[in-house]
Amino acid sequence: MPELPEVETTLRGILPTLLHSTIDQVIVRNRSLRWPVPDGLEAKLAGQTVENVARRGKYLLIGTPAGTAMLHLGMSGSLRVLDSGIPPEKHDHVDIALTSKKVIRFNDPRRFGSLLWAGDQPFAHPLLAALGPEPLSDTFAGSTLYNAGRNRQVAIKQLIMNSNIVVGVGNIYASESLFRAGINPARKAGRLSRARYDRLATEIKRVLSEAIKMGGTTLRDFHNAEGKPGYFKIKLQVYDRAGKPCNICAQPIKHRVQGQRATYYCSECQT
DNA sequence: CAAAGGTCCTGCTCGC
DNA sequence: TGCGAGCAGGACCTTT
Repeated sequence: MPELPEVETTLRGILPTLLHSTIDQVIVRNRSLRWPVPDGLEAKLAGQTVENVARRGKYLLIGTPAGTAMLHLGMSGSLRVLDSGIPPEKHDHVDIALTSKKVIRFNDPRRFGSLLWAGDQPFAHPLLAALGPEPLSDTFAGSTLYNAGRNRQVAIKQLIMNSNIVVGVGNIYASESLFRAGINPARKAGRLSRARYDRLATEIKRVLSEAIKMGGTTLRDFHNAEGKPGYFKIKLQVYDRAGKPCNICAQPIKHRVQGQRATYYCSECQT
């Protein structure tokens, strides 16, 4: 599920409840997420006051005086803000219970998500240290992609999904931004002009911003901290639209598997 | 049985 | 032959 807009939506949903709150206790019911939840994480967070809640790429960072916890939603994870006392259901792996009698509950059926401890230098953590720029910041531009794509054989779609080059662009928004930029997803990264990279960077920023405004995209699992879906699906031009007419030229949208991921595009509009 | 929105890691291939 | 970079594929899971 969650790409940058969905993680940002989640962040905004938990922020008012979590920021400046005090953690009463953390309950881990299933430690076997993508990586095991470290032993002792509950004890480190208990009694701490949350001084900072942030997002880096698709990682959510919960900062306390004792250190920072790092949470990733993986493919099917979500966070909800609940009142205390609501019994956990299947796949509710972690609760962060607050002294305010609110609970931040992490549910993740596929368990590709993670909850890790990043100490007091979170950005030095191996999972964060090598991440590329935030796509919505000024440190990301056409030049970022152009430089990264020089002389590379890799398909442009895989380039923009590489978190070491730019964070937050997952399978849905990769297809969508390439459609908007008129670029064939299979095109080799080294064979794109600077001008087309400028356009692509612009479209990545636009599609992510628009999706955040609409609360993200819900295909099946994703919901925000209130349990409600995102509404960007109605704006998708190509993703999950195989065989349906292109909104520009009416040719059927094509589907292919690229790097083991579903890719959707219009062979007429995208070159 | 295939596929699902993420992404790290391993191991292969290619070119120097 | 040896090495590193780049790239493809496997891995982690459950649900539909």
